[in-house]
Amino acid sequence: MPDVNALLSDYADQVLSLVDEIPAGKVLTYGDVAELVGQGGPRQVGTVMARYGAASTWWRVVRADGRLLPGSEARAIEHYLREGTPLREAAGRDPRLDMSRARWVREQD
DNA sequence: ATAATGACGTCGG
DNA sequence: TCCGACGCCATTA
Repeated sequence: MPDVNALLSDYADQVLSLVDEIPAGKVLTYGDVAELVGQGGPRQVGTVMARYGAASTWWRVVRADGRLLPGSEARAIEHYLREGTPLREAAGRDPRLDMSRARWVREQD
């Protein structure tokens, strides 16, 4: 297999670059990434992450409702706890991200 | 050319 | 809060 990066489309490349800039402890929604990249939509970003996201800081790209990535909740939580990403924990229910606080806003940060 | 498919998002009920 | 219905949009089938 040749270098994966060499095969990435410009779009995927832009998405991954941006994801790489998200600071620890913060996150961006699929929609945010799409807007910042200025092309495509949330679903397109999702497609890129599904296909090339494994090697990136995938846990920093989340759904707008703060739900954790289905199938990788455990791994995600480990990272969130480790980098201090704000979570909303309710008794008995699976934790969600506290979006209002966890969302990365380029301006202020 | 047409339909189904997603790591999505928003809006009622 | 939980859920279903729709809208969205590039890619696949």
